[in-house]
Amino acid sequence: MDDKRRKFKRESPEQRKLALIEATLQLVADYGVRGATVRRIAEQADVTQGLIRHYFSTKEDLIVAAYEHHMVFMTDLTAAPADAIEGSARERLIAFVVASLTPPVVDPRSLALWASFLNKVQNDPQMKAMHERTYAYFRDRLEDLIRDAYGEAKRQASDAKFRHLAIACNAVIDGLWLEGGALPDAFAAGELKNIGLDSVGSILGLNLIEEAKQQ
Amino acid sequence: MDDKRRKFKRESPEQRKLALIEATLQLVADYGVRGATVRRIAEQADVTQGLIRHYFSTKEDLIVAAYEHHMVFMTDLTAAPADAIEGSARERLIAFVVASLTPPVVDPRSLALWASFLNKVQNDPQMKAMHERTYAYFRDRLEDLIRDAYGEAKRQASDAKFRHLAIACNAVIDGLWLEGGALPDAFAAGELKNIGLDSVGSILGLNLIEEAKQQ
DNA sequence: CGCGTAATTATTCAAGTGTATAATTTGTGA
DNA sequence: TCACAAATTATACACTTGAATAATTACGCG
Repeated sequence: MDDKRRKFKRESPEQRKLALIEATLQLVADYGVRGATVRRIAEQADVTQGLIRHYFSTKEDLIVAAYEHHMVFMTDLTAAPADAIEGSARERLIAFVVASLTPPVVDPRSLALWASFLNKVQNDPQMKAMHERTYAYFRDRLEDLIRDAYGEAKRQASDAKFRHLAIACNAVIDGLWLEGGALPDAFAAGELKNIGLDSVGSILGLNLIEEAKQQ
Repeated sequence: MDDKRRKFKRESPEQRKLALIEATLQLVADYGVRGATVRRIAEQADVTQGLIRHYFSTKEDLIVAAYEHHMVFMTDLTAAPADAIEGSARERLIAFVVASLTPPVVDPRSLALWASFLNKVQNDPQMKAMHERTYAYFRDRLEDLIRDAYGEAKRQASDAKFRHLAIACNAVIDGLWLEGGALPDAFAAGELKNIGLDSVGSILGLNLIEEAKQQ
């Protein structure tokens, strides 16, 4: 008569936590933090809702863990390509800009996550600190790349000027990232990347147009 | 024994609607769309919750009305200063950039509202259309100002180039707006405005530094 | 093989949610 | 002044929410 109890498999804590975090990120992107209810998250992760509390003592905990996971992921995605390059500072700067303006960094889901978390980031001290750390890391990295590229080109500038340039370049990148995520169909493939390199180049007075890839 | 019925005053429909919309915007900025409950909105507007349904047939209606109100407000705030200027295209372009990078356009609350509405904007067709219209209006205005400024400076460019430049300048403005709203204490007064004028000037190859105000 | 513990499911609960409807009060026009 | 429609308050309802607790099940270890 009544349905039998649900079958289940034990998973390692790491796998389960990861699955719950990924389900959370998906639902936060789609419905916002409040719309990502524990019941929906459990369903998305294919478990029952009680299990969430077994791994995270509260929904808040899960949200914070998901946010941190996402931030680390995004940081890796943009910073790693620049680090992987052996070449000149100019080439590393190009790689940084390109990575920041290419999917999956530029993506509606990525923008939606950022927007959904903003409220919590502004109010929760823990998340605020996490956010400011990430932002400072990005801008400092960009400023270092700019300094190196200037050095390479035998150009000089004051500290204030470098700060100014880093803020401006960061703004171009953020703005293009925002627009690419908000209106994904408004730009051709590679268009944002090209506009970004052009604009950052203009601001810095450096030519950042990529040379043709060698075959 | 029991408290007496609450006293109240009749207001004109326009005043009441406006009060409800403003209360809604405040709570959406603070808690997001789902956090802005009808009970809290009613409390903020100093009425009882039943009244909301008298003016808006559903919460969704109220949210849409509040979003539209906010968009019109923001549009006026940035477009009007450029229109008010009689001078050259260059001066109008400067006014547009300055208005976009000065409070109350640059403001944590303004950013919070944008972020809170993003989910609805991406999913609700009505709100999506409203958003795309506003975005296109901004970028087209900017492109026109750029065209005029180029004409004034006896410079020429292709349509594709103008589109490219408008996207880039729009991105700088959006990026600085975002950062100013997200980290209000990270920038000195007027700093964003100066960086914006510098950067837009570099991208366009025009000098946009404001001349000293006449006393 | 079977036992114990942690993982997982199932159920319960109080508080909060949007909406519907009923009950009052206000101001206005005849 | 007085009735009446609109504005406003008050109450009720069905459903969702996060959290707490109880009941089961999987699986490693002896």
